[in-house]
Amino acid sequence: MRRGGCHLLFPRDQRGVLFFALASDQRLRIIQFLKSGGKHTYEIVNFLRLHPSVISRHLSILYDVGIVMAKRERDGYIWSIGTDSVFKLLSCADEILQEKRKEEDNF
Amino acid sequence: MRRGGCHLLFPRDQRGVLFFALASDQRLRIIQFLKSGGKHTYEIVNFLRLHPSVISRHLSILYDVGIVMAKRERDGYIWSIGTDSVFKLLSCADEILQEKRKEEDNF
DNA sequence: ATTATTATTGCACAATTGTGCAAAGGAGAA
DNA sequence: TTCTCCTTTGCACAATTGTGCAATAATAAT
Repeated sequence: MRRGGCHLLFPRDQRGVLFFALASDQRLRIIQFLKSGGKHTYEIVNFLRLHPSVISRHLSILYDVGIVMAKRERDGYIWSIGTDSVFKLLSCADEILQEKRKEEDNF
Repeated sequence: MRRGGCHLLFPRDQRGVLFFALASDQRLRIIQFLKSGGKHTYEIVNFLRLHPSVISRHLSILYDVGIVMAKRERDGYIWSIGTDSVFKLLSCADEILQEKRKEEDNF
């Protein structure tokens, strides 16, 4: 499972890499999809309808920062959310957006 | 304070925009800089040593998603962190990265 | 070892983003 | 209003990123 490839050519702060991983609609959709439990690679491919190589790179980016984890199965990998902190982070994100909207309503 | 310009040409999920705003070393440095309290625009310019127009765009991106807020002063704006949820979000990010490292040490 | 299946990488191209200069656009003071 | 200051936008260019195809690598089973 030789993960950790050289996707990011641009050197970045570690936090920057994490947020970069989250700054993609496709990758956010993968995360959303995994919320309901572990999924096979081919399920993700079918869900996003992108080339397997593209899915591979997206998952690799998410894996490298710990957002998702992988478990070997007979015929491929099962992907799931790496840690509950991911859910906490998403909640914080929603909080920020919500407060922003609330503030805008005051004007 | 006509904020809310069209920086992002690429349509994105609202969360995606938030994470995109954070997926930049320069913008993360601004956030770090603002942790110690509100700062004048020119202070940020001096800190990052980028063209004022570039700073303006970075701040605008952070402002649009509620990460920073602005207050008018005699000679410009004072910028500060929009909500404490930003700090919580950064903590969650660090947690994820930390757990990832811990897991890697086990192999 | 060979085979079948799945995952990853090299490459190329399109699209998006970051940056700086110059010009235009506000906000407040005189 | 006019002036001066700071901020923002238009434009152009360099750099980074997303995507898909084809080829290679890896894994498990035969």
